[in-house]
Amino acid sequence: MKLAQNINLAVDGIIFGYEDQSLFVLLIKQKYGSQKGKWALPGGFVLDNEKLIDAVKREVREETGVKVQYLEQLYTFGDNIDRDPRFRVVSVAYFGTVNPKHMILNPTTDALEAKWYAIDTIPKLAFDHSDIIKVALERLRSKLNYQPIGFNLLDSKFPFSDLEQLYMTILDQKIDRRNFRKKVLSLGFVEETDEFRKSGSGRPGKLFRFNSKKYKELEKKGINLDIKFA
Amino acid sequence: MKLAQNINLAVDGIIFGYEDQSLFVLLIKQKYGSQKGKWALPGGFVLDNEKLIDAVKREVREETGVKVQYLEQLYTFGDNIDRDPRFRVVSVAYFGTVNPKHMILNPTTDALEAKWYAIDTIPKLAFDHSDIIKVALERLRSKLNYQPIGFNLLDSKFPFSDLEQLYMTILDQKIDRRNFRKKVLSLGFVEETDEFRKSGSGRPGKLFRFNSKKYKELEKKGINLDIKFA
DNA sequence: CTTCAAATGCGTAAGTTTTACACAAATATA
DNA sequence: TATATTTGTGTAAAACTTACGCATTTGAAG
Repeated sequence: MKLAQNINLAVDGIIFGYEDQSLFVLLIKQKYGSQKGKWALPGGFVLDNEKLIDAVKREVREETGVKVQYLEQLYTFGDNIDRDPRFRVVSVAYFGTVNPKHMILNPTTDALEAKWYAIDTIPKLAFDHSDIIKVALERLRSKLNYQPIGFNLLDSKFPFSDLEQLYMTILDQKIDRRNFRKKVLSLGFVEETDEFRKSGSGRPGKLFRFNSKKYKELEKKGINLDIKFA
Repeated sequence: MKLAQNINLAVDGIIFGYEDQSLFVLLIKQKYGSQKGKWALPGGFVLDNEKLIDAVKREVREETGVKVQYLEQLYTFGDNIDRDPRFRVVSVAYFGTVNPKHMILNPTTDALEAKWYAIDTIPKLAFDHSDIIKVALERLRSKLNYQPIGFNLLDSKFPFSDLEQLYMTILDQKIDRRNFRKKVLSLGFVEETDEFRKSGSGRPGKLFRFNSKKYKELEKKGINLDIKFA
């Protein structure tokens, strides 16, 4: 049974990736619909018996081949009433992160093509997707300061300089290397391994690892991160 | 035109009020539906051409008589697939604040009765509304620390002790009166008036006022509040 | 093999913010 | 006039942030 309500529920996924000191967003070229051929966020309509987050996972998987690691609800965009001329669409946006290394893009179903776009090279997108990305980027930036959300974007073992570069890139600001290391290590959930960086010039740095179990313990105790830098 | 999608879109409003050192939530007793007679959050289905936030304002107004001041999107609850046995309901929850003083409750349409419940006396609610309130309360608490969200709950002019009590009540912790005043005044958007508290014992305190224009200026400059206390 | 540039690891002093508390001033009431 | 209550202001200690200096380890160049 259905009310006489002419609204369709969709989901969109804003999936961030990081590589070579740049932040990327996963986009698809639309195969069907009123905005055929335009680039857009992966997403689509929710199935009747499907949880919202599962709908996002499914759509991203179908349209890009990417299996998302971290995913959380961002915002529900429902006021763009003319988004589709045929009916109103309300879309629940989720934002997520993925380590794009070795992640093979494999567009199917509704997508002609899938591609990682560096955030400063994103073309004009379909619907209100440019605005949605802006909101997602703000959320990513603010979350970086109080949740260990950046680690999903790196390899599981990483030199400290990578983590530092990630923060500088996403926050778009300089960070003092030495103070950053001190601060992050003092938080207690980033631990050193006995491995070292293999390639590159200069003294090879130790590799570190994010200990999520430790983090959850600390989180439970109510310890706050407050990772801020100058 | 409508897809073959059996999902109905609703909104819920979590409206907080503060009075006499207690935090309240606005609830209604349901008149119709599968959970008739149970207490619930005000809310209802979205009209086809209605913005989500307007739907919340309308439903809260209709069901309780309350005209909400501050309102922002909280979260979209869509996984409780069995909420209504007749069809699936996805609900976009908004949380808001209101100064309940002189606010007359006037339930109509879907509500038998409307009432402010102190948050520690809330009965078992319909649907997943108890969970929704929990999420809203968390958001209110965390927002209090970095946005001037508490002022909507007070009169426009207030003694400092009221603001301090509000923070202590909502955050459920002791705050040092002197450090709190210093910190808040240093932020620069709470200004003193030349009026004084009228009643009560002890030395009458100056009344203060939230200057939202000043706050917006400071916000634009990127100044952060970080109102934390011991 | 020595020198150099680049990246890393560690430390410390100065500056800023937070925390903990003490006491004087203004009012109502007894 | 004395007392309880609430308000207004200050200040020292502790904690945290910021700004750097310098020695160490590596690969590459001479």
